[in-house]
Amino acid sequence: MSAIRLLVLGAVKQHGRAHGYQVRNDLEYWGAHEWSHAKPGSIYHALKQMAKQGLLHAHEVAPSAVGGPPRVEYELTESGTEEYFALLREALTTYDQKMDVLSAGIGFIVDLPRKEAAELLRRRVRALDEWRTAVTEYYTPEGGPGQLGHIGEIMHMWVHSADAGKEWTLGLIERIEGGAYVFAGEGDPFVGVLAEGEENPYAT
Amino acid sequence: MSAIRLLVLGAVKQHGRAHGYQVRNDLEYWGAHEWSHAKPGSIYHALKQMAKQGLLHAHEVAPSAVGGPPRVEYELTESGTEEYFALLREALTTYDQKMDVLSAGIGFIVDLPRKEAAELLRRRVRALDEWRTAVTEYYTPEGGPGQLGHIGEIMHMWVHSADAGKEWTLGLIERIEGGAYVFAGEGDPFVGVLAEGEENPYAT
DNA sequence: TGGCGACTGGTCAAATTTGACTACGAGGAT
DNA sequence: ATCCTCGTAGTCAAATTTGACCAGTCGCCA
Repeated sequence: MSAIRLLVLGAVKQHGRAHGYQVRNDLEYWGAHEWSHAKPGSIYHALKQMAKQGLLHAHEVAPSAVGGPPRVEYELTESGTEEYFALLREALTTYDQKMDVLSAGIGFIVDLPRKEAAELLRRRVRALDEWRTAVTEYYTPEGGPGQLGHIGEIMHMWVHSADAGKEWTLGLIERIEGGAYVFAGEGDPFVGVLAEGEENPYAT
Repeated sequence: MSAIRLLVLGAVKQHGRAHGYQVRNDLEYWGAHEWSHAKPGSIYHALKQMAKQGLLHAHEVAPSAVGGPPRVEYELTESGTEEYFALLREALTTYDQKMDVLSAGIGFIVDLPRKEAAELLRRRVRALDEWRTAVTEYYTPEGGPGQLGHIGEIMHMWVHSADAGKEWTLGLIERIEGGAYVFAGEGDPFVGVLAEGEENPYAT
């Protein structure tokens, strides 16, 4: 899974209805251009693709209000919402060493109920443990680790990184269960999109 | 940069001359199918592409010795060797959160002189520091970090991961400078490929 | 009043990646 | 003899990603 679909669905969802450029801008606002590699082409492609798949409903082109070509507005369909939550849950649980996917997941984590969020992160911890085991077993074959030479360093790196990931995840779980942040169904949600016309303070 | 080109060049280089299936097999032997996502298609594609670019020389098809279609053997050209070292150096220095690239780099690090290897890793540490600074600055705008809500967790994760990466890198530098492993020009190199006919103990 | 650059909203071709599929021979089971 | 399956070596179409480019409009400065 690449992070783009989740990011795009999430952005559209927060707006309720958005056109490509708004999504593009939100991603930049969130700093996503730093950690995901979401280029314009990918964003527009994802929008069209998901519209074709029925995850988004494309509203007829509106004559652009501020110059430039006409624009298409998108809105989540029911199956789009399902897909969004499926991707979100997957992003938070699976360990596939894609930090950008995880980042996107964290960005939207408050769309879930607090309890579920913590539960998913605990699943993530288990996935990390499994990965760690798999790595150490793979790299510790019959003859002992001696014969590996510098190749053992690769394993060492993965283990180190899995441990760091676990530590961070446990910290987050603790904060969440300690009552931090506002989750789904707990009142005014945190809004992290740019309003129409608001300028982006982090523009390049 | 994706890891594939480096991986493929490195595999061919260690063999001296290799066909696609050998490369494919070596990558599996190294466990690369676990951390890089090097599928057959990508490998064959990379071989052809790099042959077209003059990085590899494609020897005429040899009638397969053991059944199956005829196979093409590849060999590094001079510019292929240059490219290999360029990719290798880049993989070791730049921090683009692509663990697979770094893994590949570590796998081939002993092709460099010991001194250079350490120097490149030190550059990597500097890159990590810069990334850390960039992240904290981006996420700590005028109003203080309070207004970020859960979005601050993304920053927290990146910082945590950068710190872990730095720690691991420093450890590796220490081991290298302490005399571990056999680097370029220091005698019999470590050989990590499967010989013709040797079976892969880690096959799926 | 016209030229310039920046911003807006996107398109497009080329490169890459993915995942499924093919074809061939060896070796054993039937 | 025939069938079946496995390993070998690789192809191919479809999906995705990348990076470059395009065409309007606005403000503004001279």
